[in-house]
Amino acid sequence: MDLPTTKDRILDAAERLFGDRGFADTSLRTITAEAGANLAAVNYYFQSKDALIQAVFARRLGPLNQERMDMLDACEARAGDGPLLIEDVLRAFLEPAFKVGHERASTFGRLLGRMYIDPGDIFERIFREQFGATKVRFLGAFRRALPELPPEEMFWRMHFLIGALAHTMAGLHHLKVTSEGLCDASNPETVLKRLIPFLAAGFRAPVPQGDTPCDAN
Amino acid sequence: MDLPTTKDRILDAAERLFGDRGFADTSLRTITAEAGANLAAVNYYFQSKDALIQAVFARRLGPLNQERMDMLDACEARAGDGPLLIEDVLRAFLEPAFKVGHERASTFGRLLGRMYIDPGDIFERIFREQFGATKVRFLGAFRRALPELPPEEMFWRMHFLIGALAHTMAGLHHLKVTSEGLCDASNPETVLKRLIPFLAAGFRAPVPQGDTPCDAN
DNA sequence: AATTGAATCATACGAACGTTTCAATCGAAC
DNA sequence: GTTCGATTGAAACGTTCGTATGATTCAATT
Repeated sequence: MDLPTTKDRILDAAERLFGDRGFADTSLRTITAEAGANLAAVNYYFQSKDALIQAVFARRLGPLNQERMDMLDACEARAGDGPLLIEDVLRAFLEPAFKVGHERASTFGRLLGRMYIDPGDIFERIFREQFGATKVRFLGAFRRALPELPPEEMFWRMHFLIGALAHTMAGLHHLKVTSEGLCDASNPETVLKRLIPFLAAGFRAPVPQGDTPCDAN
Repeated sequence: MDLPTTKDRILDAAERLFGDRGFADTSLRTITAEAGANLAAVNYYFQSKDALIQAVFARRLGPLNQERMDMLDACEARAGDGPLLIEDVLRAFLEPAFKVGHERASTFGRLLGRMYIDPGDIFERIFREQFGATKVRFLGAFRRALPELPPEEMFWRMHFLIGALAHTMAGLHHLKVTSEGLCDASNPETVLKRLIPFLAAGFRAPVPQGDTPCDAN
């Protein structure tokens, strides 16, 4: 077995530290110290800190979205000409994310969650490049699973889905503290078993129209 | 009418800039420049940057959680000894958040969303101090609205709720771009009309047990 | 008119940052 | 054994950061 290269050690350390402390609060000196590399190695292998951030994401996001596509392919092949089950589409979207999060001891999960919140052109570009095709593909699948849902409502519900996913991945520690240890997310399947039915029910909810369903004034 | 004081102008500028760029990427010099104040004013009125961050949150979170409690009081008074409607509890939790977000042109909304993601002891303390009582109170209300839900499942679903809320508030711009302008969130009621039914259906979903509902292997 | 205390100001300090430079080191090819 | 490109190393660059200091302004009070 080969020892991991300096480049990989830097990527590993950056992934972990970025997830723990955020991007602005993680210095290249901290990263290289943890990686056992020289400070200049970052600018040697990558060109800048921004490029390092992009590389950290690109390493995981490519395979992750590929696995999502593969699972969706299998779903659609199984469905044939029949309808698509919303639970299957949700699982194709969620399971790869939680699996990569779990393999990496959830460090990359926090990173993913952070990307949706953090500002800056860097993340908007990462988002477009890495998620563009995935978004189009899953939008079609969701439409096929719930054809009666108006397009606008579909966007809203996908937005809620992203939120639940990002916060669940980023804040599993929060949950363990809040529930006083009752909720344990050490196994990805445990999370999916609860998240998928919750979201599926939300997606199947009747479309709200006209006035508000409840007002507390 | 009085002009806003220097202290308030600093809080306003900090709120906006923290929401736009994050905490680490916003310097005190940028804040004081936007506020039309001197750099030293921050350390004069507040003691440090961390204390300024806390002050920014404290100014909004107190009234926000108070309004949540008030709305929940009204819900429970209306319900009497009868059951509590999950939609009412959700609205009491969500509406004040979206209203303060909307009044502030959604700048504080992004801030709130960011707080759940950003690391650091500062936010954990803010979270405990500001949301402790609210959490306990709403946990009870959710239990009363859905008494058949096991405690562990309830924690999970509240976790998903927080995620959908935080990401919806923080990423309304994302949604507008992704939906190509189809989804507009300029009115808080528009968001609530879609978020509450989605979440209510998720909370009412049957409790998952045993094996997984769907596997794509 | 003199005094006081809060508020604002220009300025400087030390530390940490991303980045750059250039010499030292290493392994493989000739 | 020498050469050469790839990699690593130590040190410094200029910048920006949060914070601290001491002078100055100014309205209210004596």
